Formats: sequence, structure tokens, C-alpha cells
Amino acid sequence: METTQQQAGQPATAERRRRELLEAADRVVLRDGPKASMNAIAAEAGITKPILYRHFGDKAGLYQALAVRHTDALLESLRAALDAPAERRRRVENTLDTYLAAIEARPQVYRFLMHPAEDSHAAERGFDVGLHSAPLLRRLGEELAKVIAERVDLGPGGDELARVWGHGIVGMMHAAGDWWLGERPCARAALVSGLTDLLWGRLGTAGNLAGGPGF
Amino acid sequence: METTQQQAGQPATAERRRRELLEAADRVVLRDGPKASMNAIAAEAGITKPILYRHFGDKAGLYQALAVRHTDALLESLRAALDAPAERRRRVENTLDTYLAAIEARPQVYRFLMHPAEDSHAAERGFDVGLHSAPLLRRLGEELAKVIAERVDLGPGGDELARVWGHGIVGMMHAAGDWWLGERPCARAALVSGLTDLLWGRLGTAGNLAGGPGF
DNA sequence: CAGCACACGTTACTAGCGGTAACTTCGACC
DNA sequence: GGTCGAAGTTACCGCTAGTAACGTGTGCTG
Repeated sequence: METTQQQAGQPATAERRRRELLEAADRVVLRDGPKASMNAIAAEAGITKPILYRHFGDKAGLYQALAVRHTDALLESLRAALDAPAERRRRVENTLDTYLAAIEARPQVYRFLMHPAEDSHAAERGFDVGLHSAPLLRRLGEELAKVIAERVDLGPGGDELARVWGHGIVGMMHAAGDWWLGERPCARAALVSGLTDLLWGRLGTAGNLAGGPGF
Repeated sequence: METTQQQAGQPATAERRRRELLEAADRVVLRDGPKASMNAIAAEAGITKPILYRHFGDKAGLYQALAVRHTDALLESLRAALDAPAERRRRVENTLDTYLAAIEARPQVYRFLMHPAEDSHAAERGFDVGLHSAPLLRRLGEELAKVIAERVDLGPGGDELARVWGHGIVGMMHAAGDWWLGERPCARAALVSGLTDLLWGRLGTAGNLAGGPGF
């Protein structure tokens, strides 16, 4: 670690450096989960903390930059599934499956995205409830809402309803996926078809169980 | 803060003290949100940190004790809504509305329940993804699954499907509620009926929007 | 070439966190 | 009276996020 470490050089180093740092941070987060500390990230990048702070402001900034990258990637694949030519139910199934495959393949990333530190001295006096939930969820909800609103005929007030549905469906997908990832109670395909059945109203049409109190 | 502060006394002080501490912690969490520190809680209770640790082991222990209390209370009211005599759709609407009313009335508590510190040196080596989600969500999901499984006829494999639905529905409720609480885009009743429509399969039956790419 | 400016990097620090060790003090019981 | 144990304290550890102050190399400009 002598002072003669960087060969310096290119003037466009700024953006480059930023991406290098992000990739180092990525590695650490992938390895250590959400407990990744700024010190650890700096060490992985071969530098020290203040540089991180110069580039990203604070931890929330770094995390957000990381989250945006991953969220973008996930969103892109989800949009592809949502846009593929198929009947509506098939599209929904494919989208759910894409999401589940993603969180299954890289659970650490998923976990990180859902738990953005949350500290961030926001919440100062007046605790703005609401924005506590992971940005990923909000973004996915809004994106899905947009797709629904522009493609499905929901009558008057449809935009508002589409947003309700967007956030609701995303939440369903998230919670079920989280539970499934933890307990692995069934195959991915079974989860997908179960959720799609739910969305297709099977709860409303299924009969009461004989002998029970009814529902 | 002289040493002659507590009048001591009763031998059954242990349980009493524990409840006093929990109530103090409750007050602090209600005031400071999830950033409530052990120091602050101890101060509010009029004592110092080590006592808290003697009673609850660590922060996670205290938080869990707090969470159990609130979760129990919420669960009870939800169960009441779920058991009230009415047709199925009405029960679902009432349950959703009960949940939303609860988080609307005490958003700080809600926020605390959804963010159980998460630190807890679990996640050691092997980051057990999955259990990161708030215990409240898991518990609600399992409870709902139980209700569904014992009342609705879902055919073979129904128990597994019920769990999928339980967690899915709870997730939907949570995410939509979180979003709604943050943006307040509509009245509570509108959100409830929108979500119920979703659960009753309106997404499957709604027509495509004329002129769009179809969905 | 001198010198200025600036980005890049460092060491060394603060304030606060969760958690603990060691000591004191009080009340009960034999 | 003397001892035992719970309740409570102060003072600390190791860690975190974040910052201030101090080099050091490079390119531009007089």
C-alpha cells in the first residue's frame, strides 16, 4: 500500500472510478449481505472511506446507486416477460416466474434491495411513515400500475385502480416469494400457478369446506 | 436521580418491572420510531441500559417482546373481522379495512413492527435469506393460511395452496397499505374495494383497452 | 521553469450505537 | 449480625457512519 499505487492517467477517471467502486460495493454486499459496512466496501475497493463519501455522499447514496442498478436490471427482465406475446394469464405467470427465478438465483441481492438500511436521518420529527418500504417495491408497483393502466380497460377511475392493483400484486409477489425462499415449501411452478389462481379469482369461486364454519 | 429513587418493595416485582419497561419502550418507539435506542428507552424508564439487557437479553429480545404484544392485539381484531357472520366477500373487505384502519391509526407502531431492527447477528455466514421479512408478515400469512385451509375447499394439496394464498394476500394487503399510507391517493374504502376486486378476479375478466397493445 | 489549483488519497478523529464487566447498594432471611 | 442475591450504577469495549485536516501527484497557466 505504498503511496505509489495508482498509475493515475486518464482524465475521464471520475465516472470510471465510480463504477469500479459500485462493483466493489456489489461484491461486498453480495458476500456480507445488508450488514456490509462502508469500511468493508472501501477495503474491497482498495481505498479508504472518505473517498466513498466523496463519491456517494453518504451510505444511503451508495445504497441507492447500487439499488438503482439492480432494480433496473430486474425491471428490464420483468418488462420483457410482461411484453412477450401470449395470453394475459400466461404473461402474468411468466412475469411471476421471472421474478421468483431472479430472487432465487441471487438471494443476497434481493435481500439487500428489500432492506435499504433505512436509517438515513430522514424520519426526523414527524416520522414520514410510508417511505420506509423498500424503493424497489414502490418502483415495481408503479411500473406495473402503468402497464395495467395503459392496457386494461378498467372503466372510469381506472388509473387509480390500476395503481392499487399494481402495488397489491407486487406486494403479493414479494411476500409470497419471500416466504417461499425461506421455507421452500413447493416447486417454483406450483407457487406461480397458485398465485395466478388467486389473481384469477379462485378465492371467490371456491366452495366452502364441508362441515366447517363456512367462509 | 439520587440513589434513593425506587421504593422497591413487592417480591413479584420482576414481572411488574418487565411490563413497566415494555411500556416505557413502547412510549419511546411511538415517539422516536424505529431509531429508538436502548439508551433512550432506558432513560425513559428511569434506569440504565444493563437492566434492560438483564430483562430482555438484547435489543432483538426487547423488540420481539414489544412486537408480540402489538401483533397479538392486531391479530385479535383481524380474527374478529374474519369471523364475523357475513358472506365471504364482505368478510374479506372487513378484514382489509380493519388492517388499514389499524395502520392508519397508529402508523409508528406499524412502522416499527415492519422493521425489526434486522441487525441481530443472525445472518452469520450463510445469510439465511427469507427470515428477513418482518415477523408480523409471516405470522399474519400463516394465520390467514390456517383460516383458508380450514374453511375453503381447495381440493387436493389445498393446505399448500392455502399457505401460498395466505402469504400472498397478506403481502398484497401490506404493500398496498404501505403505499396508501404514504401517498393517500384515495379513501380507505376505495382501496378496500379495489383490492377485493383484484382478489375476486377482475384482472382476469377485464377487457383490453381499445387501441392498446393488448394484455 | 515556477507556481497555482485541484482531484485523489491518506491518517486520525468525533459521536453514538449495542453490549458487557465490575463494582456498589439495598432488602430479605437464617 | 452476617451473608446472599437481586437491582442498579459507572465505566468501559469494539464497532459503526461520517468528517476534518493533511499530503501528493498532475495539468494548466504565467
